[in-house]
Amino acid sequence: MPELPEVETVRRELNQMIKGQTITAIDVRYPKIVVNPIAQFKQLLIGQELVDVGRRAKYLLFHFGDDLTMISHLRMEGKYQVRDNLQDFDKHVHVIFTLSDGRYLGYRDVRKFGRMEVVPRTAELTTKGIAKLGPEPLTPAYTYETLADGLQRKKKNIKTVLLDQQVVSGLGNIYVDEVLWQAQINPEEPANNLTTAQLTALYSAINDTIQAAIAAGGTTIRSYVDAAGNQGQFQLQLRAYKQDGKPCQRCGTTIEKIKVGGRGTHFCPHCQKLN
DNA sequence: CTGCGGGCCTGTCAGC
DNA sequence: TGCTGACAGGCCCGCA
Repeated sequence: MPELPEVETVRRELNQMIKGQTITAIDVRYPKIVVNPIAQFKQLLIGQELVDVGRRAKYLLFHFGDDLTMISHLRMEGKYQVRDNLQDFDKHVHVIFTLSDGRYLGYRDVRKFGRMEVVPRTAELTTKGIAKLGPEPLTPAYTYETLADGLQRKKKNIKTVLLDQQVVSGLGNIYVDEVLWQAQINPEEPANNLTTAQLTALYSAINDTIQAAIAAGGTTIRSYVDAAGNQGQFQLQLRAYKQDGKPCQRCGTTIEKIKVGGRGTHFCPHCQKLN
């Protein structure tokens, strides 16, 4: 499911719903979701108060009182649910936290790709996966120079580089297709072959698209809902992703779907030509 | 170091 | 209808 705008939406919902709660029990029904040994995971978190939920790119950072962070990555399908009764969780809910007010926080993940791990808060940004993340859109670290310099050093196609999280973080398959359409760049263009005009357009397109998607509460294609069960609305504004067979909203040419780097890729063959 | 393919899992959908 | 294979908002690992 989730790219930066969806994870940010979940983060805001969790803060509204469960910030300030203390974990009183944990039921791990599918142990591989949890990176720590299960006994350690429980021992560290039970009794801890959730101070706030932060985020780095697509990672949720649950900050607990005793300088602990639970890093949670939703991968393809992970989602959090807050419920009053245990019976409200189905077979795809793999970790359940009992909260001090009697509610439950469940982690549901049909494909079981997601992972959660407790680390000292001082280590949260140097943990594997997070340590190598590039700057993310809408932050001071994300500048035109970091984007242009980063892309200059990559020979791979632009789509693969934008999905890689090292030059810029937070984009996934949906938003990469969207920003490349917006900036009129062919997804197979070598990253170090973009013109200055394309770099300028891409830099802005990334910020603008992520901002609009957050404002819309993310994109719901198949299954994404936020922690309150709400669907996103950005799918109504998509102009490339899943638009194959439809006319390009800029030029009317039929949007095509191809494979780039093994990922389904949607683009307009007329306004996104190779340089 | 980079690039590529496979793995992790389950569900859905198109095509035969 | 039933089966089979491809595909799905992501990331990691091992190998060449």
